[in-house]
This record gives sequence, structure tokens and C-alpha cells, in this order.
Amino acid sequence: MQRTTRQRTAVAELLEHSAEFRSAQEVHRMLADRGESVGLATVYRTLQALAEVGEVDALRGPDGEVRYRRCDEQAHHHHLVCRRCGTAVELDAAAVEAWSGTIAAAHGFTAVEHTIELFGLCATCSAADARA
Amino acid sequence: MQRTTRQRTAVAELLEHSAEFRSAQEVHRMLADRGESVGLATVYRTLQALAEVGEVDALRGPDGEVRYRRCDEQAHHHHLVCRRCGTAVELDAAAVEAWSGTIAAAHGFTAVEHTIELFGLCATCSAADARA
DNA sequence: GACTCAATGAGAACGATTGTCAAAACGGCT
DNA sequence: AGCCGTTTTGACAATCGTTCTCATTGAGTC
Ligand SMILES: [Zn+2]
Ligand SMILES: [Zn+2]
Ligand SMILES: [Zn+2]
Ligand SMILES: [Zn+2]
Repeated sequence: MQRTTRQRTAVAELLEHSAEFRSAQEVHRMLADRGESVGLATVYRTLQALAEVGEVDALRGPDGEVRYRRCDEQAHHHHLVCRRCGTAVELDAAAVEAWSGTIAAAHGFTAVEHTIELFGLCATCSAADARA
Repeated sequence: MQRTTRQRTAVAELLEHSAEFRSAQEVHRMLADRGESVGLATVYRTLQALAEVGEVDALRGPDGEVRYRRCDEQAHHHHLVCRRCGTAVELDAAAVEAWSGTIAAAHGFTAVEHTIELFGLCATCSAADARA
């Protein structure tokens, strides 16, 4: 049976209060800074578990690192993510979904999945950039 | 100045005759098997260079590996890729392009880029799977 | 052929992620 | 509270893709 441990609680807690996408390494470091140190391997395991259950969303950034975040929307959706600070906007892309399904079928592909994410600089980070 | 070497020719040549997305590691192995051995570092450098110039398209598969392939379409486009054999279909997604641009602007994001790729099993691989 | 400088490649270094396994900690039970 | 079987943890090693280093090689030029 699934047990409730200090570590799992700490990780879930952190994501709960974070609006940005965070990598396992970041979570690990942030918890350490906060004095709630959790083993790196455990952070990875916990995040993956949460993602599998659908508790959190996972996506691979342009740099190849996988990032996680707890989304409001439970259903399938995509994101517009700030590549600087990780802030994300949840997108409902019904039109795009339909498009991908149709295209795939038209080419005889099965078991189709898709990766649709938008990366940019959020308003805040854009402003900061302009000032610099 | 850019020099023409046996290695660069070999890599370009291989991509030229391959319809599938190939990773650097795969290219390196394939060349070795074919007797045209090229250093791994060189393969990486060459593929990246080709990608930068737009000679080939690069995309990161679900497993995190970057794959390259020479596409017919020179303009910006996306793909429907077989996650088994790497075969790819080039997609013209004007509608999706417009969508991503509009969405991004609506949220105040700048310098927006997008990742839009579809992965599945091509007709051939689907059939092979069913038989097994 | 001689010279110069880009290119190569073997191997080390890297950074993210996964595997290992003995020790620590839950949770149910008494 | 104390026991116990099972789950979890975490320090550390191992993987894996990719990048870096730097001595050696070779393309292009005269
Ligand atoms: Zn930002
Ligand atoms: Zn979708
Ligand atoms: Zn296939
Ligand atoms: Zn596009």
C-alpha cells in the first residue's frame, strides 16, 4: 500500500504552492534550502509517481530537462511556458486536438500521441529583458 | 572557411538517403557498419551544423534523444513520426501556426517558439505489431 | 611540396536520470 | 507503547546522451 512519508508530503507541498514548472533538480535544491532535505532519487521517484497518477503535468523543456507542475485543469491540455521563469498558462486546444487526430488517421498511424507546447518570455520577463 | 571533409560528406550522404529521423548515435553506428567510420564527436558537430543551416530538421523524441533528418520541405513545418522506425511525414500546419501565434500574443508572451510533433506507429509497424 | 588553420577523434568531463541495496520508517496489530 | 512485515529512503554507483579538450591530421592555398 502507498505510504505517506515526510518526503512525499514535502514534494507535493512544494508543487502545490508553485505556479511554475520545476525540474527534479530544482525541487531537490529548493527543499534542501528550505531545510526539508529530500534525497534526489526520492524526488525523481515522487515526481514520476505524481505524474503517472495525473496529479501533476510533466513536459520536457527545450533544454531537455523534464519539468513538473501541478495544474488546475485535470483534463488533457497544453501549455504556454516562460522559458526564463517557468511560469505557465494552461491552454485548451480543442481545435488542435482534432487536427492531430485527423492527420494521424489520414496517414494510417496508430497509437498516436502528441507534443504541443509553446515556449516564450512571459510579460514580466520580457519587461525585465527590455530594461537590461 | 568551411572545409569539405570525408566525414562531413559521409554524414550528409547518409541523411540524404534516409527517410527516417536518426539520432547522432545511430548515424555514428550506421557509418561504422558501412566502413566509413566517423568520430562520435564529429557526428554530433556535423549534425548540429547542418541543423543550424537548415539543411536538416532536428527534433527531440519522447525519450529525450535528438533526431535529425533531411526534409523535402525547406520551410518551417512539423512531423508525424513513427516512434518505432523513425519514418516521418511532413505536415503543413498553417492553422496550428496561426493558433499558437494568437494564443501567445493574447497572454503577453514574446519571443515565442513552439514544439508541435506527433508520434505514433506507422501503418507498417502497426501491422507488424498486430501480427506479433 | 610547404604552410596555415579548420577539422577530427580518443577520451575525459558533464548533467540529467536511473539502478542498487542496506538502513530507516510506515501502518496495522496487539 | 512495542512488534513486525513491507515500503521507502538515500548515499552512491552506473547509464546515457551530449559536450569539451587538445594533440594530431588534413583541406585548401601558393
Ligand atoms: Zn517569465
Ligand atoms: Zn493535446
Ligand atoms: Zn514505423
Ligand atoms: Zn510550427
